[in-house]
Amino acid sequence: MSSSVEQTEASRLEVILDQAAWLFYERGYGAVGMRTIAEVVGVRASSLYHYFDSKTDLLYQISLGVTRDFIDQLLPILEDPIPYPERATSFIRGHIELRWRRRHWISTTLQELRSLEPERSEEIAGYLRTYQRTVQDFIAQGVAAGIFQVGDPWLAGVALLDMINGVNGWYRPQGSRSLNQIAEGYAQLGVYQLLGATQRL
Amino acid sequence: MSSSVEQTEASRLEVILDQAAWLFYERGYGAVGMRTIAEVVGVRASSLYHYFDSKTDLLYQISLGVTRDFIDQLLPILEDPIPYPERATSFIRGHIELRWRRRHWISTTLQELRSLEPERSEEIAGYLRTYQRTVQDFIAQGVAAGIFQVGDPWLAGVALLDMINGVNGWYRPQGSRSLNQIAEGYAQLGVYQLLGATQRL
DNA sequence: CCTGACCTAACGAACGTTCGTTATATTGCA
DNA sequence: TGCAATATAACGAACGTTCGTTAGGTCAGG
Repeated sequence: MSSSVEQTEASRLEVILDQAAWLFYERGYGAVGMRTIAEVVGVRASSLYHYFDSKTDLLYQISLGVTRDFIDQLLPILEDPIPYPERATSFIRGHIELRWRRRHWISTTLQELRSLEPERSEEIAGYLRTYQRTVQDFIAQGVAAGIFQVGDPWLAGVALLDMINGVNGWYRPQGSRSLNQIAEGYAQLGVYQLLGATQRL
Repeated sequence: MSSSVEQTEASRLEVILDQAAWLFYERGYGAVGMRTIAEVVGVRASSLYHYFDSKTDLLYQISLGVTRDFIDQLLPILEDPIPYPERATSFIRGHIELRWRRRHWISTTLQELRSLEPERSEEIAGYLRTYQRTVQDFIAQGVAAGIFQVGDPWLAGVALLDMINGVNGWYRPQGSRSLNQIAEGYAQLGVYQLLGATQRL
């Protein structure tokens, strides 16, 4: 029964979080009831309270998990000992790919921050600010090093993030461009046009 | 009694739509009940059904109103008989300002498209696509005219729109930058960096 | 035998919506 | 001009349903 046949055994808690995130992503947090989540997972609604204190607690765990993933997996790229433009393109590609792979988690988090208790909402917002500020600082460093050419690194930072954050809104797997193509196109557009990186250092 | 003292008399229907849009913007469509809307307006919930067939009908009228406003007020700018870069900067400024002024309408529309009946959802999505395609076509024309320098006008179009659409997510009136400053910064960033417009024609 | 995982049953509250009714305007016609 | 007919805008009560949540019970594995 507990034999691990082929794939990694995801804990029931992880399964619940992922299925709930999908439902929230597709129908909205307010439109998905505990009974629906339970049905998809294969248990009764009351059994979910064995894993969570409340519905907002479930939402909090989704938000916490995904914001930490972005910080842990992507910000280190900006510290790599490689030239600035390559750090930037690598970061943009990674950000777009991670964001798509976990679109149900991140979209739920961003859209439903207001549904969290103020304290928890502020905690998540803090992680998001950390992420943004690190990107802006990186751009400022690149400007100081004479690599990037932008007048306002702060503004360029939010512009770059907003630009690559928008991909999930229109990318569709069956479309004419693959996600890799989009990520590559945006990396070039972002680094060599928006940030004005010089082609050769 | 019916004297118009100072401002234009907004019809009750317009008041309901605007107040409802604010509530949806601040708390989410699913989290706002008809009783809450009614209370803010100053009537009973049942009275709202004198103006709308249903809650989704109310949402539909918000979505329809704002998408048409964007098309009618902003797309004509792209046809103005002035140089491409000036058309582009003027459009970006107008887009950012209109989007902020009607943030409660547009944000509700974009986040709650899925809550509309499929037919109406598709109608609104069509208007949004029209808007995007017009911007992309404009960029392609600018490229053909040798004014803009981008490899992929389609990609540059969504990138530009995503970039300027993101402003509402972080701009706050009490922040250090005014909306005019942001609009101006984004106009320059968008046209002369992202679209690679040449400074002098 | 204890505990983690799950169940059935139920709670009060809120949901969108419909109903019959009622003042108050507005309008059509003699 | 005056009165009947109609329209408008609102009311309070109630509909059946769904919501998040809780209490208490069952039962297998270690």
